[in-house]
Amino acid sequence: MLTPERRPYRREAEDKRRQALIAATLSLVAEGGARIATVRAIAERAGVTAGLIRHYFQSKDSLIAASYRHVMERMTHESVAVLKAAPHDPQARLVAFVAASLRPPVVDRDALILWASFMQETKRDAAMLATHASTYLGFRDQLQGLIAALPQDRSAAELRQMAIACNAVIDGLWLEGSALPDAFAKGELVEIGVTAVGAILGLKLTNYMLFTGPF
Amino acid sequence: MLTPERRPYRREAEDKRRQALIAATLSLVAEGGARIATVRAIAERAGVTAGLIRHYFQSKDSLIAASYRHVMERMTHESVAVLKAAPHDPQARLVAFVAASLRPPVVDRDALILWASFMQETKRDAAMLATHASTYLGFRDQLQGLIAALPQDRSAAELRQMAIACNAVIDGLWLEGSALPDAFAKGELVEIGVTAVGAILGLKLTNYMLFTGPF
DNA sequence: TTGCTTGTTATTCATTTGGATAATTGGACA
DNA sequence: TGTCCAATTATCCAAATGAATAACAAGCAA
Repeated sequence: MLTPERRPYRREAEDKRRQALIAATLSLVAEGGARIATVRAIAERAGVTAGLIRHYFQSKDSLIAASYRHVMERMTHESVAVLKAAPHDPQARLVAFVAASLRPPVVDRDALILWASFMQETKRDAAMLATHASTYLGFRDQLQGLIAALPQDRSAAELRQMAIACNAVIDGLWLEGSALPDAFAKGELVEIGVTAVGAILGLKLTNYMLFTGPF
Repeated sequence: MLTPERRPYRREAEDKRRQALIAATLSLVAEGGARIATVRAIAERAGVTAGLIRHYFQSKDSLIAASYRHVMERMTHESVAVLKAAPHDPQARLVAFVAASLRPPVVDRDALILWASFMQETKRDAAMLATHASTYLGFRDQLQGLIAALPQDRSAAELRQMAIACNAVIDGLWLEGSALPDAFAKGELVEIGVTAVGAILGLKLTNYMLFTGPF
């Protein structure tokens, strides 16, 4: 009689395990939508057994919500981080920000699937809706700050409208570029985005395209 | 001994039943995302029993795909239909088109949830991805046609870029307005959208705002 | 009125799902 | 090296899910 062998395992730090579970969740959702992200599939991809999920998260929904927060932070971080290395010239900073938002890894089919999958959950989960709202408004405020720094005199109302419009261009291009990656040439989204933002603001930003950063 | 009473029913035309099932599906998905749209919930909302779904659709996935096609057709139809009643002046037609895309029922939280829910499924279902691509490109072509009709001389490449940019503005504003209805004043999206599209095209479209249509 | 077709309901089934609980063992610490 | 806490696995469970099949009856046709 063979004794049934128990699966060997390693103990890990709490933070490491949480990150692994979140990463597994995001990987699965990006791969096939929320429906394939079952507790068992997540556990398997994270290299643990299903029961462990409830050791680190109150429920599956709690893990999902944590994953959403994680991905939204990652996305905005990518666009904002570029400002640290950006020059001080306001136009160049704006161009760098727009460009960073319109190329990988921000523009990415998997990122869109993640976004869509979580957006759908905002109907059931008020906390996830709040996460969405604060992420969106935070990004728009960032953009409005860049616009306000331009050498122009704008009223508060004008600033708000321009920020909304520029944000919309970025969001729309992000959406379409992520959903249909093959429909656009490399760098095309950045060029169109910078040009359009410039037109909305009444500036010729294309001169600053060299601050666009790497592809 | 009480004979178990069988639920009474009416026979309906095939088309009517299919429409009812699709409507029930959309209503559920919009209400709480794809996860609450189970065969039993759909059947209940449509006023039939679960088994009937498979009498009209090969599988649940087939019903989902049909529902997606239905909602996408409905959304683009709304924007395009306005052109039939629109004047012949190219600028006015463009404004009417943009405005129709940026107010209810196109801008609508439920519509966004539907869109997001189905977008996520495009990862598993190639047919649904194709539905998305043809809808997006169809809408953009429509827009490009309106831009080409303007009294300007544009190269094909310019036309393409402008159509992409204008489409992005519309998509972005639709997205944000649908996701956070309370973040924008009534008519604000239309005003911002028309202004931004005008800026991108180098036109002053705000004079044509009276062709914006009703709210 | 009487069949008959088939739209519709009822029942059943095998899986899957999220969660609860019990059993085990890794590894830090003495 | 031995002890012991808790991280982890293993097992179980009730509910839900999509689908298949059987039974029934609505309503048209003759």
